[in-house]
Amino acid sequence: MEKTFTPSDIEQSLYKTWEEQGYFSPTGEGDSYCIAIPPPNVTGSLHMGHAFQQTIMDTLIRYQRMQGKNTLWQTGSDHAGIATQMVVERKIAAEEDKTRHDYGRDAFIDKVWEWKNESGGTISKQMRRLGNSIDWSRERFTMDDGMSEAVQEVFVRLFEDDLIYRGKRLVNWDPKFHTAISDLEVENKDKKGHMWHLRYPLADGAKTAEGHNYLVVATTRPETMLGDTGIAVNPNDERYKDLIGKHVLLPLVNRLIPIVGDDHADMDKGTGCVKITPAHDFNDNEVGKRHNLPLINIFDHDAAILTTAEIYDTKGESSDAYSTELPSEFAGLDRFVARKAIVAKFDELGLLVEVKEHDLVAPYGDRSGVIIEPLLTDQWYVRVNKLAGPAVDAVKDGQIEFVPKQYENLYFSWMRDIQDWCISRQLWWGHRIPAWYDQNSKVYVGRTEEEIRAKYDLADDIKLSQDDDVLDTWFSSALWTFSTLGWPKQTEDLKTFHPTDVLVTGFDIIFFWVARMIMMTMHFNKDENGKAQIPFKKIYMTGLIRDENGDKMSKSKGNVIDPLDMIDGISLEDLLIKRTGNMMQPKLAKKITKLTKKEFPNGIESHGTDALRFTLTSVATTGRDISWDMKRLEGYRNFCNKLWNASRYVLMNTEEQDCGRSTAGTDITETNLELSLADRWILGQFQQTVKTVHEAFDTFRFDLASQALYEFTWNQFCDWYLELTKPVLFNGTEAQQRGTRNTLVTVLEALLRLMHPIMPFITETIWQRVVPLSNFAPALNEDGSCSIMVQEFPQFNQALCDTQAIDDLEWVKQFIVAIRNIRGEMDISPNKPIPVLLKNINEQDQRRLDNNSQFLSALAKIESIEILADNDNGPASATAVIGDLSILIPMAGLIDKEAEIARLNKAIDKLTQDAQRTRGKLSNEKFVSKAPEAVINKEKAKLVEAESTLQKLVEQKAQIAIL
RNA sequence: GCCCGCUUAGCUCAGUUGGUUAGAGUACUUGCAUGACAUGCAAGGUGCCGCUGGUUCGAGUCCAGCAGCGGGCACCA
Repeated sequence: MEKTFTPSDIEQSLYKTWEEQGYFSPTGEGDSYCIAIPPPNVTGSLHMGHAFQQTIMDTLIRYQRMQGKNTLWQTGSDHAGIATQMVVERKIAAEEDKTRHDYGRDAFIDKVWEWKNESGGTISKQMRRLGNSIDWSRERFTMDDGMSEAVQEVFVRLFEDDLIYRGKRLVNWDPKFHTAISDLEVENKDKKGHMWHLRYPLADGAKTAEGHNYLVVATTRPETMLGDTGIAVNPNDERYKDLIGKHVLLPLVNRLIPIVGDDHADMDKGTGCVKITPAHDFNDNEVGKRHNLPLINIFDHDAAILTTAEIYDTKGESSDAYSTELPSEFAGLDRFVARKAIVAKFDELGLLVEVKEHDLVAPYGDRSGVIIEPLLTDQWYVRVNKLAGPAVDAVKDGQIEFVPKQYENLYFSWMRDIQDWCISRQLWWGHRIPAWYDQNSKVYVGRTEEEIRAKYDLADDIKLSQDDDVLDTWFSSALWTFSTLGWPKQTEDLKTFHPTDVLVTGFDIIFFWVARMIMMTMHFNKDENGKAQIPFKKIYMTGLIRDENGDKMSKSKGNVIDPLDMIDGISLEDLLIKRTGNMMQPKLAKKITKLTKKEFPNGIESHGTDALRFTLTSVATTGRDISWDMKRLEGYRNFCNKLWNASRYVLMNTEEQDCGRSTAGTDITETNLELSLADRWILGQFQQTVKTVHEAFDTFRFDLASQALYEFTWNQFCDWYLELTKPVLFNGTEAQQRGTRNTLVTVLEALLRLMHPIMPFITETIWQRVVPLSNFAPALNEDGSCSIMVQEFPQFNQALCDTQAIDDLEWVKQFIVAIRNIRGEMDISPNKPIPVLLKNINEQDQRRLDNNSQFLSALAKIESIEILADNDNGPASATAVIGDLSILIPMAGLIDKEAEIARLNKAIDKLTQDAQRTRGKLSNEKFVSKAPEAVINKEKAKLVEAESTLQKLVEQKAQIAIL
């Protein structure tokens, strides 16, 4: 073995072997355990969040596989309607100077598939690098035939159940992408803007209470006035209530529109008069419905002013309530250009009262970044409130459990006032809506045109045309857990693996995906008793990985980190190219370059997959935010190296040596193998670690599992146990050496299995060398090969916890630490052997001393140990106290008097304070009468101990002081 | 405006049902080529546990209020 662990030497070939051996596939034996991956977007590449979640999923899967479960990690990607269409549109624009319309729908879709087949594999390559034990043969894509069939089936059935409907309603229209988007895809952002006060003349000589012949409305969107069909005032507003039922003459279009009384108008806001534009504002739309006001659409799909308006009644039918005429001077103007022009016109007519600075909230498309326009269009909707009930109950009654639990609140609060879900998208890339129209726009929903013709008995000469729109990508993602398993066919896989066991995901998609998945799954999947089946039993919500400054990682900020760069390393130059190349906003490049140079002046070093995974599990706490810390990664790379070198030591001392390995049929007997105290101690400590790791995995506390593994490996196995084996291996008897060698390989072999779910590569590599030396009988392949990943996970065994060995060894450690401590503080070289005198030795100490003098001498570098007679205070010495025992190191020539007095003073001060505090507690009558006895006894014992030690130290100090 | 979360060592974070002297990594100080490892070894210092009050024999932990930070929802003519 090399002196330093080099991950790149082993990772990729190991993964290839595992994959070829078929270890990732379900075994078909044992209870099932299934995780469906949140499908990454096909246009994307892995970021730290993916690496984080996938490490957790793989750790769970590997753990359960080793526990004997029939494990399936179902993977795939989603087709990401808008994102993918954009990528391909940009590509053909750049390469061929063409638009998708130049291609036409079918040819464009072919082009998208072509792109997907070329570039869609990026993520799966990255996932392999993370070591994910995924059954690749079952990889799915939301646009695959099977998945499309499921989507179509769901749509048709929901329609038949009256849970899907089509309607002309206001939607969030993205004028850049020319499609509707759902509420969830709208981001409301604060913005500085203006408030315009406009004067609308009253009709028929009406006057306000103040005697004006006009009303003033306040608006942030003056351009929409072309679509106004009413003015709302509060019915209790003394200023205007008498005008209710009267009309104003809308300027520029000379439209007579009514003044209505509605609580929506707030007397304290603006002027108290609200212009009502039902076709261009969600609130106005509600007001319009209440007062039966017509809807006048004035925008085209680019959000530019139409030449002639479209007028509808509140049922969405065409209406001739008003003239469709619009002022020609604004026709074709973009909404923001139109705004200026209309304000200017009002000004010109003397109807602009004032303009105020105003802070407002504007809706932006989360992908396009442009302001969303409420627009009246025909769209398909899911009646979500009917589906939400069972989905809420499933969480309420504990069938589905959120981990950590607090996320339930977020889920409930969203489900409580859930809006109907607009599922149609005006895109080409996606699942086409299975609805057809005849020449009279009558709609038919079915799986195919043939099915519809048969079902509705339509003559061949009736022309049907399919709806042009596609479904929201999340519509297909909502079916993910069951559609990937073969639904609507009732497959064996579906029976075996559904409901899945756990969903691992970020809390940011709890509404987009998690809630919708629960609703859809429960509606379409019933168990044999007809009870709704849930998609997963647990939802483990991970935190969000942020950069070192706590900022969210995003492309535009240029602070994203590719997990592969953590694994392989990257130079500063390449990192800069990666971050600033191919940017949507090149002007940010300078800032990003500066930031990157500051954060990674020397690029990123290589750390290996295992170190990355260990880091990720270590930060998997219950918190919501995780600030990425390169120092942590570095620390865990060192940890891998530590494990590597500890293993080197074990192998150097065991390979080609007699390790007391039991051969078939022969048990280890005490005659050929003798375990030292250290051996028995480490076996017990290891069992405790096994227990902790099980508990941690079972409760999703991956940080605690990592911590336990780290602590055991470094602080117990390496720092103490390996050191304690040296005296035995170098000077012990045959049987002692055999016993220690046996323990070395036993513990290391099992430790590797215990760590394997988190660190798959390094553990497999070392394990292959260690297992032939150990007693462990691995499950073998036909060709005699084997892999750690399909071996049994270590189980806690109480019988191996030798409590006396643990107590005794703790004493040995204290003894050694006490002497090292004096060495350290007194500047005595660790190389210099020193004589030690013992005072006040009791029987137990004597026994421990007799049994372990080899350990003590070796680890504390002791020259000699002499026991003082009861009445002998010994020479002037530096002192440490363990229980009754005083350990003396004669000062002669080694130790400075003042230094030792100072050291003793420090210890005495501390002990005095402790004793004082404890004495205080015990003299508090309330404490003594109310605290549990165990606590009181503990305090008493503590006081006795402190006083005894204190007394010894004080005596010692006095003795030195008189020198 | 409503709801949720966070605040612990210089930094990043643990801290179970309240119970010894609040921990880890990292950083820092000192010493060390000792036979697995300098990506190392040994020793060491490091804390108004955000603030205020309450409950309790006892509070980092439970309760209330406040402050700061973050998130979600709603409103915004």
